[in-house]
Amino acid sequence: MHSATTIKELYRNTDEFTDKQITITGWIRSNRPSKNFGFIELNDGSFFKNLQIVYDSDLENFVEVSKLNISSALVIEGQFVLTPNAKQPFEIKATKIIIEGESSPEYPLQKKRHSFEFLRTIAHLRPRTNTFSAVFRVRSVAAYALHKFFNENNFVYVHTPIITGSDCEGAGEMFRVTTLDYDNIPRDENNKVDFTKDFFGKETFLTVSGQLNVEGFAQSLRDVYTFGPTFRSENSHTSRHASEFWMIEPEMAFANLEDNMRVGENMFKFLISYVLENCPEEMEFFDKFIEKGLIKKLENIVNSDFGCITYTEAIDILKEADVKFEFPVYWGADLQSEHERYITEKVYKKPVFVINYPKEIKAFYMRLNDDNKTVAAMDLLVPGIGEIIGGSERENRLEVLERRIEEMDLDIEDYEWYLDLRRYGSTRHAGYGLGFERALMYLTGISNIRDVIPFPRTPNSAEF
RNA sequence: UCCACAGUAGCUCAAUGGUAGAGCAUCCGGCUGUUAACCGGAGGGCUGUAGGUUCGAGUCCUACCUGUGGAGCCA
Repeated sequence: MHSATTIKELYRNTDEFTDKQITITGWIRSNRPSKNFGFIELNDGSFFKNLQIVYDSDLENFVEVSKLNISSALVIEGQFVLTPNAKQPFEIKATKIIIEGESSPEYPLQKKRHSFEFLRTIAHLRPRTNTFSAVFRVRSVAAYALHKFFNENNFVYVHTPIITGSDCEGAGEMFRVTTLDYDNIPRDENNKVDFTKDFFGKETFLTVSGQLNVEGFAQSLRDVYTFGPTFRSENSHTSRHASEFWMIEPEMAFANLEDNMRVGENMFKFLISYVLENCPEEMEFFDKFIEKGLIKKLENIVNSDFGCITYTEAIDILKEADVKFEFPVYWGADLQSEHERYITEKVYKKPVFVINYPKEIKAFYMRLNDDNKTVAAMDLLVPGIGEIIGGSERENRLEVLERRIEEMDLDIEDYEWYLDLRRYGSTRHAGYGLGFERALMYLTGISNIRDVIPFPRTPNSAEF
């Protein structure tokens, strides 16, 4: 990809390069000049850590180099030498420094800690900081880890549509997709907007979930998953909601709720192990500066079993809890954030599945249990974040599903294709959705979802 | 949408109702091994916006704007 040596290679295969003449490319993170020599901290994007460059007045452009601002781009030739008695393990004694691109004194990032809030206002520059370069490398590695997990377990990756004609996916407010001219909206005889004149000839939206689509593929390819962007237009103002986020949704034929939980737990543990193993420098940084004890926390997760309780048991625990909750606890009530937090943070202190919720508070497609009161749903709650996985065994009995659609006051005509899946050799099947950013928050200790997405979209904010 | 908190120099923050300040950054100078280098000097402000109270408002009051945290919704 490049002819230059990368800093990652220097750190990983140090011996190979000792005392060799090499070429390095990268950006200045810090420049400390004095009269006849100076030091540059260089980062080349290949690795979390920097490389120290020593330069002196033998360079023909010494004066220019000593005045370079942070973030200037350089090509450096020099000798790679070990420095066992210094703070850094090795450095480059520069013999030639070519200035590829100058920066300027107005460069807004300083050699000090900035608030995440300020960095969000310069989202195009924040990947140049330690924290965000680490976050986004981990994001990439985590995405790969998830693909690897599913691939190794013979799941087929399905690309479900981003634009959907179904306004009843049932998982929240949707963004409209249209090419209608707002200044001249076509109307029908009842003065309603005439969507037959719109691009697709009907109302269309951005997807809130690929689940219903991917269920169709599970009945052919058996174990499948989606991994793509998801859009919700709720006016949410919290540290764990974004209008555009990524979601992983596995769906498995011939699987029940038990299988579903097992896959969810294995996937989550694999993800953690893979990131710990492949991003040690980044994780060490997070452990030191973002969340003390992070690595220990994650290692504990990998080495222990997730908790599992039924909704009914959870209600009993909450009723007996010696804590004043703002919202009342009774069977049939949805679990509030404070309740979920109590269970996962105070009682279990680790991830815990809550299963078998009352059917009234869950989606129509979840399989009705034999008690006729609860559905085979599962939420995985984790400390600090709350719900990170939501899933269920799906209702695969045609009559029951039809009845549930009616009970929930949904229009059965919208679901004919979905009902077809139950008409032609339907199997028991189950799946879930993992919020990718929420998983990243848990992995990195970053407490705001806006800081694990490259260019976050939230209500009133779609900059860059 | 509701509740709470906050907006002062490029950044992070001070300032009892009484002359708006520091550290970092920037610029200039010094420095032969620095490590968020160090030392000396300089420039930098309509205190979020609009009203009001007061002899006097960064500070008190009202409204609005923006941001952050929390709730709801969920991943």
